[in-house]
Amino acid sequence: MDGTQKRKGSPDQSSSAKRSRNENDSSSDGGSFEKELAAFREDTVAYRNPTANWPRPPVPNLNPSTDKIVFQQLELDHYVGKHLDGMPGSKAGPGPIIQMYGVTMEGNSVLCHIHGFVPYFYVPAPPGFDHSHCSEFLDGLDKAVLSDMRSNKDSISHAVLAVECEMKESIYGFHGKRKIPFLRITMALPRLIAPAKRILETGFKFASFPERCYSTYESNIDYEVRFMVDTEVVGCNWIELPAGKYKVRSPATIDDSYKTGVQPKSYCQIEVDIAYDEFISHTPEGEWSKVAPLRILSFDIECAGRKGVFPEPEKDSVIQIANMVINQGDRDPFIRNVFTLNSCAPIVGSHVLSFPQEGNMLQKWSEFVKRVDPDIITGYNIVNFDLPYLLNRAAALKVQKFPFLGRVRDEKSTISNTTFQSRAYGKRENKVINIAGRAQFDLLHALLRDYKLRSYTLNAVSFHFLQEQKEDVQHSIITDLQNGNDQTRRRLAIYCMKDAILPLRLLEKLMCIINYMEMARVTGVPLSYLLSRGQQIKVVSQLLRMSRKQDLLLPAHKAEAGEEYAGATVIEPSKGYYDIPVATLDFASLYPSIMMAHNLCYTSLLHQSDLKSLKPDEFIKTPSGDHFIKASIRKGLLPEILENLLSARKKAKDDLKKETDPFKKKVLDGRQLALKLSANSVYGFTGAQVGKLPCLPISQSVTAFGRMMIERTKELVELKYTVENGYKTNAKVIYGDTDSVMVKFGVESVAESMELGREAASYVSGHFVKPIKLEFEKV
DNA sequence: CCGGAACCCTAC
DNA sequence: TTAGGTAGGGTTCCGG
Repeated sequence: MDGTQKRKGSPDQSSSAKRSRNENDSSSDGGSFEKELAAFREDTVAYRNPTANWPRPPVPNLNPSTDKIVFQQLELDHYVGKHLDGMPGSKAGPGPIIQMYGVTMEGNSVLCHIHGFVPYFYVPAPPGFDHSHCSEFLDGLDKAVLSDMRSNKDSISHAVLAVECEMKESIYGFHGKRKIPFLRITMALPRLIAPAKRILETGFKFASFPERCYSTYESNIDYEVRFMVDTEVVGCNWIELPAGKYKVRSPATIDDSYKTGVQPKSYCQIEVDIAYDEFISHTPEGEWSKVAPLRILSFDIECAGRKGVFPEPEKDSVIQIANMVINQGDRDPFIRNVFTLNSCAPIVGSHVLSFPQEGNMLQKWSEFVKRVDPDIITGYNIVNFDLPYLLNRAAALKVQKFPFLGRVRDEKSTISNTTFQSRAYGKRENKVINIAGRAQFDLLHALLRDYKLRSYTLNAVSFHFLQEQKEDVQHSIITDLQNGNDQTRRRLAIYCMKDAILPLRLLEKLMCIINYMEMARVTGVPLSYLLSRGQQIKVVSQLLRMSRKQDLLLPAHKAEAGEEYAGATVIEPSKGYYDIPVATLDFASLYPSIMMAHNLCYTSLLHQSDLKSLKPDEFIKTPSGDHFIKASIRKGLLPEILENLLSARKKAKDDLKKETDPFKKKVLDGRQLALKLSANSVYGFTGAQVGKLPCLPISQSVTAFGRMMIERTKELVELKYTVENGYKTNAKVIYGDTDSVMVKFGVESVAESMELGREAASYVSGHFVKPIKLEFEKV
């Protein structure tokens, strides 16, 4: 009997678990969670042999020439800059560029090395090199590399685009640890350069890079061209590696992890190589919108702190680590255990692992993580507390084998600090821990981003969302409980396990994984970016997807503080108490629809000099005085991105109405929400103060159109609904903000007001370009 | 007592 | 190898 293959708990098990949760066990007595755990007694396999569930399902036999591999992508890692596989002298040009981690439908872990083109690489500058040599060097290098490439018939020919000189710490041993001048050489495929030149002719401002640009560390270059490959924008899609196109590396096991010279880089069950243009990324629709059986590990640690002092890893022991492992989509975890320092009385339905020595406990926990091989690691504040504490504690105790928690062999997990600052999220200081191939999803970070709450303690959050609270154990008595007997440590263990399960409950209740995965799929970024990075990367990724379809290059723009521009109009409110109905009319998705209606985009923006060569009916002038070419001549990327997003949203909403399965309903709702959010953030991106690719003509045109439209709406309504035109009273717009107007029609009944509101909405819509639409919202 | 700057919060 | 926007109300502090 194999417990690992079982996705759903047995009917008894899940129904009894449900029952115990529904008994409204607000658990101040500290015993209710024990009852809940006891409900798992029937899970006899796990109970008799608690480690049987740890490994992933075995890999089916694989014949690379006849079998395809299909997996859902989750995480990405870049070779470039880290591994320097493209260094001249080894092999500049084609090579592995990206590591893609994922999970198959059978629940096997996959690492796929994507081979492509190294977009830039570094070489030490020749002695006496200065900027006057750049051009000369470029010529020589181009010829040398090209001839080298031609002699290799499998290679892809390419061109060098730029040479820059910058000071970098030497990567070559013989230079020692000091900064020396390096040349950074940027390359691109010729097929990408040709279409980019074509854009230049129609006035695409940002594509107007010189054929070659070079600079030194003394002078800045105007344009730096960088290209990104498709593989970076797959965002949790299902990836298909067709039969005969990939190569399998021999499987590795944890036990040979310390051998050297073993080919596979990781502990993944399937490790393969494929070229960047030979795999298929399936658009997440229909069959391809399913979610792989991801393994999610939630854990929590307890430390023996001293009185009145926050625990310090150099001094204070880790005394317990509780773990819950669940398959995405299941109701209950299939692994429930707790690692304890010193003995602990048994806990029904759970696996207690006791260790007399702390170092040994940490070592075994590290092995547990590798055996279970989770795809996602979650918990509450794990990134800033639990993980760093464990790593620092293990270092203090000199547990050498501990910090290897990732999937890549011999890659040590380390802690670094980052600050993330944005207007939207404020300033956040975070720690970063590298765990290769596993997505860290810290629930605290997700809540900070998505919800505005008075308190973010696990207790407050659990009560708010689950009407459930933590076990009642005060911080101050943790050390006393640890120093008591196996019964007091048992009480602590129950507390610790509850803190490990609560994040999983919240994850399910708030549909975090589903919603975040949908967002990742819609925008094309890896799951972890959604918590670690801002809004811009999502728009960049969508732009990359779209521009690749049109063979356009996205330029790399240096982020600098830009100018401000005028925003929306707020109609001065007519203050007062209204005892008659007031109708509210709203523009649906105002800013996205303005961009679509008027074809506002980087690729459609015209310069003064372009206007002479165009007929007056081929372009428009926006209220802010900027010019854009019409969609009939050249359709912009942004309008197309927005159309895709909004039509996909409409489809998701239609499917949502038809769907009856509650799980699929959740997925679809998450999807339509993600699509709406993405559409709304495109405008903000073009006006970003410190932006990746700001374009004020677009953003100020959008707001200018918006201001014009709200004024015009007020005017139209107040001119049409008058006594002269046979209405009871003159209508009055009493308030409005950005995309809405509130109209007092002067009628007494709600029904009449609604009727007039609907009529006015469609009347006003008729005065604007499609797809701009004014809707009656409410009375 | 007033105005301005800095800051925070919210609407859209 | 980073970081969505503007409008507008309110509070606090400081200087004149």
